[in-house]
Amino acid sequence: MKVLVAEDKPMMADLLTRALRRAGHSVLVAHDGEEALEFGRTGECDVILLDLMLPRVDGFTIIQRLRAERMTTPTLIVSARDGMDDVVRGLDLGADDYLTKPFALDVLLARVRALSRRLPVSAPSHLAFQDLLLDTNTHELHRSGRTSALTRTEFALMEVLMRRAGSIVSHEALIEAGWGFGADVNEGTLYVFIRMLRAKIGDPQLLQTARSVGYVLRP
Amino acid sequence: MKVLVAEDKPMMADLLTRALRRAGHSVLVAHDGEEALEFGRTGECDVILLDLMLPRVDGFTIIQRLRAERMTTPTLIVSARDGMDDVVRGLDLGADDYLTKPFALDVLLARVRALSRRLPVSAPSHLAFQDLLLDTNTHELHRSGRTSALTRTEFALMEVLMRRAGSIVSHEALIEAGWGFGADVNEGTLYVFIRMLRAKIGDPQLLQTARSVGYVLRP
DNA sequence: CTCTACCTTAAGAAAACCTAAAGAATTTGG
DNA sequence: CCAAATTCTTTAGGTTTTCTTAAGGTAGAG
Repeated sequence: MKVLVAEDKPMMADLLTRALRRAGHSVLVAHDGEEALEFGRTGECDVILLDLMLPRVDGFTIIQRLRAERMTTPTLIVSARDGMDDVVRGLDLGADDYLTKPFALDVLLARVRALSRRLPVSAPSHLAFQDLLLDTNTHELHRSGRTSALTRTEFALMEVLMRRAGSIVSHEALIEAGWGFGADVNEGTLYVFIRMLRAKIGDPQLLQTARSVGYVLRP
Repeated sequence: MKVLVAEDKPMMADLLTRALRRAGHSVLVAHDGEEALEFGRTGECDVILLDLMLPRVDGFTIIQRLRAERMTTPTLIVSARDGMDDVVRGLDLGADDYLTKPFALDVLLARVRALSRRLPVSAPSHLAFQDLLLDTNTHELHRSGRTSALTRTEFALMEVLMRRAGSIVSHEALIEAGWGFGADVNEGTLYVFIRMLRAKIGDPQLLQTARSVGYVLRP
């Protein structure tokens, strides 16, 4: 497997290179955006690891150009945790996945492996709505710089709400998502979870109640 | 996300269950083929993890039967590396993906995630009449730029009126739509709701009275 | 003209929802 | 295996929205 690492900071680039080599990949390093674009265009790499802040040509431009040129090489954004807006933009431009620093090396390797296998159904590992971003790998909810971890049930509810963002998700659908079909859940329990989600979302306006029907994510 | 694990070897089943639970899925274990078939038929699972060599009913039969019964639940075959022929046969019968033992847990999770992402996204569904537009996903009524939210009962009444727009909807039909068949509703109640609807529609001419019969949406 | 069906309004009842806090059940870490 | 921490569930009291009722008025049919 050949991996292109687009990273200008020498220490980071070195770290990534070693880890990938150890896992049996061959690695090509681009030290600035222009180099990254050049190497990416050859199409000989199986995966691209892309830092967004590169000298000369930034990461967004790189993704955009490559995708415009019909290059479909799977691309993984490597970004700082507090730059989630950038990540969203990158994914919109056609990146396939992302990873926030700091990260564990084995997580990085797993992502690279997953991307390079070109899963039968390409799976974005995130769900986005407005400035919300739900990471389905880590179960973290990001919003304008803030990050909160969701519990199992919170995540299950948030996931279905985000999948159907804009339309009402009925009580039954929520209960099915969180506890299984036809589960007998005390009504108060759902209220409590909605409350937790609202707190973690930050803006209570975003998760609205549709009285006696369900809840809906709406701007 | 609900995952059905069809696996007879207790250690393997346990391992899978833990990993899936940790990743936030709810898990149902079938210990033999007959159980797997039974659980699979309910259609309540989002993904099936299927060992091919199960007691009583083997994995091939399970896929075949489920597909014959129009169950489209995404199914992932878990198989030993040296049984690739079996895998091919399984895929031919309608399985969606496969995984060979031994495998990394995060790969398994990535595949499950990939498959489960096929959840049907609710289709946008609208009812239109003249310049009225009723959004059945959000329960909103739009008219010439204006938007008003309908309560549960208002929506139920408006829905039946729009579906039969142009023809008279009887009192009984309206009551059935709003409160259930044969419900005992004070006549004044219906008047009040019709009034609310007229107010939200904007133009009172549009929702006309069919004296001693019912109401009708008409230009 | 009169009767019946309908309209309007407003207030009270009921249902649905929110919040906080405590107890139960799990999970995690030593 | 136990203790601590986290997550989940229940409960109770308070708030808001929706629904229902009732009373007084209007309008069309006979």
